[in-house]
Amino acid sequence: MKNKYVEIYNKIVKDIQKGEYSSGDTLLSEHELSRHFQTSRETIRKALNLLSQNGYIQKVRGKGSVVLDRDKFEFPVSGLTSFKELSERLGKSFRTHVHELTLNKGSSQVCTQLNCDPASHVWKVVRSREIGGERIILDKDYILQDTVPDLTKEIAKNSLYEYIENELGLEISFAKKEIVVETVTEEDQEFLDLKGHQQVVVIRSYVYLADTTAFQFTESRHRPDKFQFVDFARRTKV
Amino acid sequence: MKNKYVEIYNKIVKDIQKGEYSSGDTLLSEHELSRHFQTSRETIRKALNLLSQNGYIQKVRGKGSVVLDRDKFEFPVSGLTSFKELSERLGKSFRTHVHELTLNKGSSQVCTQLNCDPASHVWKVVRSREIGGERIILDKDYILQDTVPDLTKEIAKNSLYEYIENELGLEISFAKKEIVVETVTEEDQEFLDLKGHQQVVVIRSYVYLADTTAFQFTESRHRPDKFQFVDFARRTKV
DNA sequence: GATTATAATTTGTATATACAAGTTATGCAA
DNA sequence: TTGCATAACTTGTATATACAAATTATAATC
Repeated sequence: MKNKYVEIYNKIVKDIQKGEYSSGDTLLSEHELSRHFQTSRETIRKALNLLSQNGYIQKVRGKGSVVLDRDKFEFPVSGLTSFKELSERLGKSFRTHVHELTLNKGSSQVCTQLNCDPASHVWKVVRSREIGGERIILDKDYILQDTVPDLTKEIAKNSLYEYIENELGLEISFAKKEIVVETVTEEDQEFLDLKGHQQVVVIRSYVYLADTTAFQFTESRHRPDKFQFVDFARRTKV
Repeated sequence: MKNKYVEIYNKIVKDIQKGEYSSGDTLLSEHELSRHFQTSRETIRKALNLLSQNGYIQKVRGKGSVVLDRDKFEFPVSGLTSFKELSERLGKSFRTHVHELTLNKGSSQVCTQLNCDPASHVWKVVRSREIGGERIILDKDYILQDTVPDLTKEIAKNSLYEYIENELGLEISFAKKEIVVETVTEEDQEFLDLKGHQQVVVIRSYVYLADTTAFQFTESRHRPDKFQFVDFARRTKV
């Protein structure tokens, strides 16, 4: 409703997802689109750049904006999508178990991660994710109380991101993620259905707000046979 | 030498890497930068957007372009001394063993991946990577002969990408990657020092040229204890 | 019919202007 | 000093123009 180019981007994304283009088709030209949307060419170009960054199209000079085959890779674990969004798209039954919800004085370890004062208070949330009857993901969240004053079990059971963005109105901007494989801990064995697996895939994320403050550190531990990470990456100009 | 905004981007990247800014500092304002580089504000904005996309800065309206702590991103967690060791070893003792370099009629399997004619010819390259005396990565590459006519063992021993981009002048544009964990194969056991590991981390990549043709499919199989994936992700506008 | 040259089309770059929206600094008044 | 309104500054959006570079369509030529 706000930005023209974001609206145009969403409109074209919707068209692509509805299957109005086959992969290899070209969109209307920038001039045609600017006429169609009653706007300037630069505004259209901003929308098309968003499409390009997110892997929907590839712009080819002299030719046009070619629609890419994105269906093959429609498991958007990359980016910053949360568990709830993910499982909704996967369309399976999911449940969240909240094992711990405490407010502690930030341990030195967590505070070095978040770059915060060791005296400040930090929420600790431990949740397991059950998909298709199996508990396969263990999420451990550490959140600064400065930015998120109140947390309830109810919120933790639904979506933290939804609460933070919609209720608190905070703008999550970017995250740094690390993926490694580690041997299982006692905690993993307690809260997950490991089916004999000795190792888990660990995704550690540092989440930042738009004002560059780090407010959340998350450790997401996945059973390896149920883990998948999909990424679309453009080659950076040199 | 070509594009102003790319040049300005590279210049600022170099300044940041030289440590001329501490994290939290702001760059000069867009107006000041445009004066400094003798160019328009829009050109500066293109350079700053590149910096933002690649995790160097965070733009805050009304405030400025805040320099992010990118060093921290490279080594995010305490236990990552091994990664440092790893990258140090990368410079010193890094060897590549070429186990197979053949030109075959594309199997149906590979050609569905690359979306090519089953009659076309496909290079198959199998290489293991030895770091610090241990063979820990097994790379299997499938490359269309249409785009890469000739390949030698010498090229495979050095860098395929370097040859493709610099020698052949092809522009690699984007890739789709998938990361999963799988049980080891006989091939893994033959070419890798698995040290008893039963599983490997598999990165499957589909690499595309600027004209949207898929020309390469790669399967990179890593010993789990030596695997690390680091990612910077911005939250996509909705 | 095939080849070549030309024109038209399409995206890329650079510049310029105007205003909106958010942050910070300033200065005035209580 | 404190508080508040104001001004100054900074990034975001939208629009416009001109030209460059790459592709495609068209027409001319052999």
